[in-house]
Amino acid sequence: MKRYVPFRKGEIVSDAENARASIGARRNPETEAAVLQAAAELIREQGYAALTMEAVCKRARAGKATLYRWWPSKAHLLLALVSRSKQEMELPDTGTLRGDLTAYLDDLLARWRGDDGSMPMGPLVRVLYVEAADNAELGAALLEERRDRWQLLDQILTAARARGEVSPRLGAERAKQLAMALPIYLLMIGRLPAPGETAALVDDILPSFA
Amino acid sequence: MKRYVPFRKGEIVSDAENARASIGARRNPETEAAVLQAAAELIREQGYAALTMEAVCKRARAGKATLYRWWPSKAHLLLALVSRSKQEMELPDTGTLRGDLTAYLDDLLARWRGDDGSMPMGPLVRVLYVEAADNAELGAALLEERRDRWQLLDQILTAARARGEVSPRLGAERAKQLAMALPIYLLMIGRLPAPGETAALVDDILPSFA
Amino acid sequence: MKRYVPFRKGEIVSDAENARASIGARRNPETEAAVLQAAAELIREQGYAALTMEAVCKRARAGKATLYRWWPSKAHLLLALVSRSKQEMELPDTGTLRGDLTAYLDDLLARWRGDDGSMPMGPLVRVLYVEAADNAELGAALLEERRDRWQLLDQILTAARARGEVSPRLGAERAKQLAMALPIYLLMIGRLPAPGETAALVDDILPSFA
Amino acid sequence: MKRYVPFRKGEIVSDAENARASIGARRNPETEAAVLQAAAELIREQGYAALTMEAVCKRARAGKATLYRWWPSKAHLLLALVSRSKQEMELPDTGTLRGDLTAYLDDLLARWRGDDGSMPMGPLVRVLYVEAADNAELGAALLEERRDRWQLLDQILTAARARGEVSPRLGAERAKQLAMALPIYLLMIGRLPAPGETAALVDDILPSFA
DNA sequence: CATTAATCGAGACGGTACGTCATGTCTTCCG
DNA sequence: CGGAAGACATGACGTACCGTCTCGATTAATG
Repeated sequence: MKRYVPFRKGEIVSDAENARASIGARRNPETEAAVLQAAAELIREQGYAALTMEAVCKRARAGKATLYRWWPSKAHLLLALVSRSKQEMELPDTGTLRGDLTAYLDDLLARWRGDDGSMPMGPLVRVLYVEAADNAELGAALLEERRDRWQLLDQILTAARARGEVSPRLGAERAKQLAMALPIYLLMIGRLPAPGETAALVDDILPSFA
Repeated sequence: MKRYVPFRKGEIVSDAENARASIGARRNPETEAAVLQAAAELIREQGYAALTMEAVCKRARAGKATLYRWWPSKAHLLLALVSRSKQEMELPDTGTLRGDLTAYLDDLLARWRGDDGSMPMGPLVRVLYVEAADNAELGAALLEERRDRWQLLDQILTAARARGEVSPRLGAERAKQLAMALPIYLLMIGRLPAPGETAALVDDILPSFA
Repeated sequence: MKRYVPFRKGEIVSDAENARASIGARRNPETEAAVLQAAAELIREQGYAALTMEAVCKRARAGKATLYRWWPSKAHLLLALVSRSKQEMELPDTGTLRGDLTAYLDDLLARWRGDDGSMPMGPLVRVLYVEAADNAELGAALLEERRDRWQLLDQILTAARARGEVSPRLGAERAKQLAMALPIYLLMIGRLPAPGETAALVDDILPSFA
Repeated sequence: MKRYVPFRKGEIVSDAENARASIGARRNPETEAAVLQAAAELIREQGYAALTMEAVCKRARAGKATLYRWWPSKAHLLLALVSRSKQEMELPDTGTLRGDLTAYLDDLLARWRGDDGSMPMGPLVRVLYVEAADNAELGAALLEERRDRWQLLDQILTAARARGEVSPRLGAERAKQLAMALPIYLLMIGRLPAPGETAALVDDILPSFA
C-alpha cells in the first residue's frame, strides 16, 4: 500500500516512542501540565510573539485538537497561565496602609518579575490587558480571575479607610485605581522597580490617598 | 523555477487611469496621505483586527512595496497615525499645576477619545505600548515620537516645581510617571473619563505631587 | 509586530460547505487530483504563463501550504503533470528497429501533441528541459521520472543491437541520443510532425544507427 | 526643506561621483556596453534566473527607463547578447561534408562553450529556444539573427548534395535539422561535447545523410 | 550664445506572484 | 473515547520584480 509522503523527505515523521497516550475518556493532567509548561517556556525564551498554538503543540508534544479542546483560543491559554500562578496570599495586616500596600505590591511585583525563579507574569499581564480590550470574553475571564486579588486590595483599602488613611473624597474604585495605576504603568513601559524599591514606590503613591 | 517568468508582451492590465503615479525619485505625499487615510478608516470601520497591510494597500490603491518602503511594519504605520494626530499644542500657562495639568490631560484624553470626530487614538496607543515591549526598534520610534509631548509635560512640571507645587522628594521622571500613570491605566482598562471629568481626575492625581 | 495577531473569535468566514477537509494525517488524493486538474486546465485555457501557484490554489480550492507541501515549486508541479500522463506502454516488439522505434515515437509524439484530447505535454516538456538546466533538484526528479520511458528505449535498442541493426560503433548512450535528438529538436522549434508522419521521421533517423 | 527618506536609513542614497551621464540627445554607447556586460555577467555568475531587469540596472548603474528604452523586454536583451557574439565565419570548403560539418560545428560548439574566454552562448541559446516558443516576436528576431549562420549551413549541405553526399530522399529542411538536432539536444541536456570530440560527433551524425 | 530636446541615473509608483507561517477544523489511528 | 499527528482551506505576511512614471542633471544640436 502506497504511503504518501511530502516531497521534502528526511524530516521527522514520527518518534512516537515516548508520546503521551490517552488515559481514557477524561482529561489527562499530564497533557495539561505539558501544554502550560510549553507555553510558559515559549514566552520566556522567545517572547510573546513566539507563542503560537502550533509551537505550543509541538513543544508539548500535544495534538492540535487536544489544545483547542481545552483552550479554545490563545487568550484562554494565557489566562490559564496566569491562573496557574495564582497562589494564596493572606491578607496583610500591618496596621498601616503603607505597610499593607507595601506587602501587597511586594508580592505582586515579585510575581511579575518572577523573583522566585518561576515564570515572570509581567509580560503575560501586559498582554492580557491589551487583549482584553478587544475581547469581551477574555475581559470577563480576566476580571473573574483577578477577583481574589482585588478583594484583598479592597479589604486593605477598606481597613485603611476605617483608620482614616483614605480620604473620603475617593471612591472605592478610584482608590483601587490609584493603587494599581503606577505599578501597571511601570509594567507597561518596562520599568518595573527592583525588589528593594517597593517601599519607595508606595511612598510615592501614598499621598494621593490622603 | 523561482524566477522563471515567461515574457508577457502587451498584456498589461493596468487600469492606470486613476492611479497615483510616481512623482520622480522621491516620496509622493499623496500616497502617504492615502495610506494613512486608508489605515484610519479601516480601524474605525472594522476595528484594529482589520488593519492588515494588504487591506491598507488595496484601499489606498497603493502597492505593497510602497507600504513597506515607508512603514516597515504595521506598528510603524500605527505610529505614523498617532504622530499625524499630534498637532502642535502650546504650553499651557494657567499659573497652577492643577490648571496646566488639566489643560494638558484634557487635550490628551480628547485625542484618545477622538472627541473632535477624528479617529480615537486610544486603542492605537494601547496597542503600541504592547508592541513596543517586544520590539526595540518600535520602542525607540515610539520614544522619539513622544518626545515633543513629554517635553511639554516636563515644562509644566518644572514650572510647578519652581512654584513649590512639586515635592522635592520626587524626581523628574517619577513626577512624569505619576502624571501619566492613571490616564494610561484608565486607557488600558477601557475606563477613559468622559470629557467633563478631567478636572476630577487631576484632583485625584494632584496630592501625590505634594 | 510581525506575529501579533489579535484574537479573532467566532468571525470565521469559512464558507466551508463545499471545501475539501483533511482526511487525517495523510495525503488526500482528492486534493492532489484537484490540483493537477486545475493546473492542466489553466495551461490549456490560458497558456503556461497563467500557471501561477496562486491561480492553481484558487481554482483547486486548495491552500497554498497544501500546494507547497506536495509540490515544492512550480517545476515539480509540471513534472507531476507530465508524470501523470505517463501511463504504461508495453514494450513494442515488431521484430525490426524501424517498427519498434515507430511505435515508440508514435506514442511519445501523440502525448506531446495531446492527440487523445488530453493536455499536450510538449510545451511542458520543453519548459522542463530549460528549468532543469538551472535546477539540480528538478534535474534529478526529471531524470527519475524519465527512467521508465528510457528503459523502454534501452530495451528496444538492445534488441535491435542483438539483431545487428545498431552499429557496434555506437555506445548505448549515443544511440539513445540519436533516437531522441530529432524529436526533441522538432519539439523545441515547434515543428512536431503530424500524426501520420512518424514513419517518415523514423526513416530519417534510422540510417544513423547503421 | 524636508527631505523624505525611507524608514530604513543608512543605505546608499547616492554615490553619484562616477555615474555615466547623458552624452546629449543620442544613445550612449558606454551605457549599452555596460548593460550587455552586466547581463552577461549575471547569467554566467548566477544563472538565467538571476537575469532580472532590476539586477541589470543596478549592476550596470543604469536607470530603468534607459533599459526599457533600448531593450523593451528581457527577450530583446537576450537577443542583443547573442547578436553581439555573432562574428564572421567564412564558408568552410574542405571538399567533404564531413570536413565542412566538422569545421562548422567546431566553431558553433566553441561559441556555445565560450572556448575563447568570451561568454558561453550555450545557456543563452537554450533559453532563447524556449522563450521563442511562447513569443512570436522573439521567434522572428531569433530567426533573423540566425540567418547568416543558417545560410552557411545551407551552402555546406547544398555543396555536399552536389557531390552526392546527401541522399536525394532528404529535403533541405530535414537535412539542416539532422545536422543541428544532436548538437542542440546535447546542449539541452547539458552534455556538450568537449573541444576535441566534434569529429566523433560528426561521425555519428553523418550516416543519416547517406 | 541661449534654447531645445533627447539622454542619463535614480528610484518611487501600482501591481502581482512568490514562498512562509499561523489559524482553527478535520480525520485517522493507536492505546 | 482521549490523545498524538498532521493534512486541510484560508489568508496575512514581507520580499522581489515588473513595467511605467517623474524628476533633475547633462550635453549635442538648433536657432
